[in-house]
Amino acid sequence: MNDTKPKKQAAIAPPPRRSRRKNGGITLRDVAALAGVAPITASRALNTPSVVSEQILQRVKKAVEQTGYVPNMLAGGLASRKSRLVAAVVPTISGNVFLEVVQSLTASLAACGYQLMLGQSGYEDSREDELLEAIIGRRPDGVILTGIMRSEQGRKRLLNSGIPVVETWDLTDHPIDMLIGFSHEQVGVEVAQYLHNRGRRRVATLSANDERAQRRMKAFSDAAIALGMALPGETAVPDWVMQAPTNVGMGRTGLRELLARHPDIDALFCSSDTVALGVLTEAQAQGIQVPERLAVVGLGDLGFARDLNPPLTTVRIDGAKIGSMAAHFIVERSQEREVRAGIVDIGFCIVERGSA
Amino acid sequence: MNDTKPKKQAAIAPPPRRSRRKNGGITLRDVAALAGVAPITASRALNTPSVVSEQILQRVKKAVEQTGYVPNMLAGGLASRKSRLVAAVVPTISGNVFLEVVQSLTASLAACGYQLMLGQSGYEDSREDELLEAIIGRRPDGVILTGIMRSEQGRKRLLNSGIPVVETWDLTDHPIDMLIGFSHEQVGVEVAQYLHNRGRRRVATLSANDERAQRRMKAFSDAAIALGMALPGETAVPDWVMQAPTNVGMGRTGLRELLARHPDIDALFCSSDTVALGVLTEAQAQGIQVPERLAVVGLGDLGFARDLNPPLTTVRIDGAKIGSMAAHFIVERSQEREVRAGIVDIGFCIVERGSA
DNA sequence: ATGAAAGCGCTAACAG
DNA sequence: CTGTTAGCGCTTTCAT
Repeated sequence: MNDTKPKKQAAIAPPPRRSRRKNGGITLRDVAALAGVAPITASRALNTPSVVSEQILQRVKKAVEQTGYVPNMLAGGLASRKSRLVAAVVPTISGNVFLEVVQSLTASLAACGYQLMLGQSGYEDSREDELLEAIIGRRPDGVILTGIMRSEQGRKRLLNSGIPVVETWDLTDHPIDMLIGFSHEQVGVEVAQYLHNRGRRRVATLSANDERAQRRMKAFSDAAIALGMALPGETAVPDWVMQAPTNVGMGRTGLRELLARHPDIDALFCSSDTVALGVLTEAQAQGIQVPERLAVVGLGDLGFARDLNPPLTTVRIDGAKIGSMAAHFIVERSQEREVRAGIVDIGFCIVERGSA
Repeated sequence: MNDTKPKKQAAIAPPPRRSRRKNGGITLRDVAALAGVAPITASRALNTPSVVSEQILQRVKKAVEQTGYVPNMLAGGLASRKSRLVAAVVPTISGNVFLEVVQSLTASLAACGYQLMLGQSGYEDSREDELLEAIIGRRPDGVILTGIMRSEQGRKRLLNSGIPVVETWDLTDHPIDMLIGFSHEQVGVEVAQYLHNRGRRRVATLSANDERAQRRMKAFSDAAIALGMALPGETAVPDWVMQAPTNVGMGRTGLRELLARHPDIDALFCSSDTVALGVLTEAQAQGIQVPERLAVVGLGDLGFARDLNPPLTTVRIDGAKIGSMAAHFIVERSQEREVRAGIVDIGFCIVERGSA
């Protein structure tokens, strides 16, 4: 009852009580006392109601309402080793490409009572490492990475931490834990084939300088060359590389630059729909007919893609599915249910629309 | 030294030790033991290095490296009542309008060693309340809300929790704590004036059905009427309302619908740049000259706005500033430094570009 | 400058 | 079904 003897310790004999802050917040103790039960019983009433008698359940509920008690999940997490927090790392959210994943993740997690911690790593690896420390320190029940973790140090840290990890948006034979992604090389190859099938013979790329985009473009270029979509002797298709994160303006500039050097190109594979929007805009401004004179393919199938004029042909990756699968995996795992980790190639599809 | 007597308790006399999980994670104790100091000293070496001797500092650092120790911030937070976590609630991140704020928030917070927890409330108030409970339970050092908290229950919860709160993106005379926003009414009025100054006389609105957008549009409409930009007897300008969150396609549809009913409109105020992009696209598809025949004004100054054709005239709100101010406020507050809370009208500006 | 003790608020483990 | 006890891993308070 009276466990807060604030100041003035008695004298010499009993080890003097040091009062500690006790900031007046309502705790489970208070609720339990009010309900006339032990704290653990109140805890059970809140967390595993099925294991408590109806009568006590009601008393506890009432006490919670009266006091406005909100459980301290830091304390709960410390004791139970379940933080119900999941961390996600994306290069940036401003690019829009990862938004769908983040959105779906937040929603799926919230539905299970988990919260999302969001970190932006930028496109350089340097920030990723310190971010990782901050993340692991929070003992999240899972970590979702965009891309595969390349730094050996990062892999080790993650592995040692024992936290379930989902790497996404790429493929590798040696994921840390679970992997949900797709092959960027395959994207490049299929887009090249797609354009070839539609009669394009002079293709080019407009791409961000990030590692995954570069791999797509390399594969695209190689496939294009193999398909004969290049001038004799060329070892790569014309390209224009931009600093990530890219934007619409860069797409416009890119098209101008590319056209200045290679006026004869008839198809363009862009590293994102945002860039493609820039290309479409510039083409329209210059009176270049799309797709007649120039075919344009984007990547991401962002919200606006279908509604442009012409509608944008693009590579669709099901970000919502990545998000929900990742969330599912982590939630199951953190509840010690069996989930087979492993590699999921979620694939992609080329959405054929008007621009190509 | 040997404080882990794993199994086999002696016999009867001493109260039998129940071993608890002890999951093998490296703790501060381990580091301290390795460095040959007390745990608290190791703690000081990590958190307030200036207060320990150079020699011990080195020993602890070395022990940390050797063990790969990562501090458990759940435990630290519980003990110190500082979680170094900040929660942000946005209606949705897919709309793009709040991205700049989230981005800037994440960055500013990360720079101070804080992490962001992201919650999406949707545009209905219902989810907001349960989200709030999950958030408060985590005892974040601050909460950043998009919009002002309208539910009385929510306000009380937040107030009782004692957590610093920043409401954003709107203005009110009675914020919970701090407020960084702008007047949606003023936006409406100034855009009306802007269009009036440029000779537009038959304006309309294309708007999401969320509360703030509606207020902007109402103010816009009232101001337009007052300025004589309506037919005699009209009490509101033509409008088309869409379900939030809006997208480009809705903008296209909206323009068609509006034009079908009011072929004579010469200016359109859209509730977001995304919608405006749809309008521009549809106008282009229909051969409607912008701005000659139809002026278009957006809101948000999203990344693409300046790069459209014509460049989009829009209302710019400095989301990055909102984010960094909010972060600053919360960080200072959580370090018990004096920060004057209060109301900051961050304003907005109409960015004049080609579309109006 | 360093340390011992006492919790932060909660739950796992073990009784009854 | 309910309670007792002992921590989770860290930091505060007080003492040296």
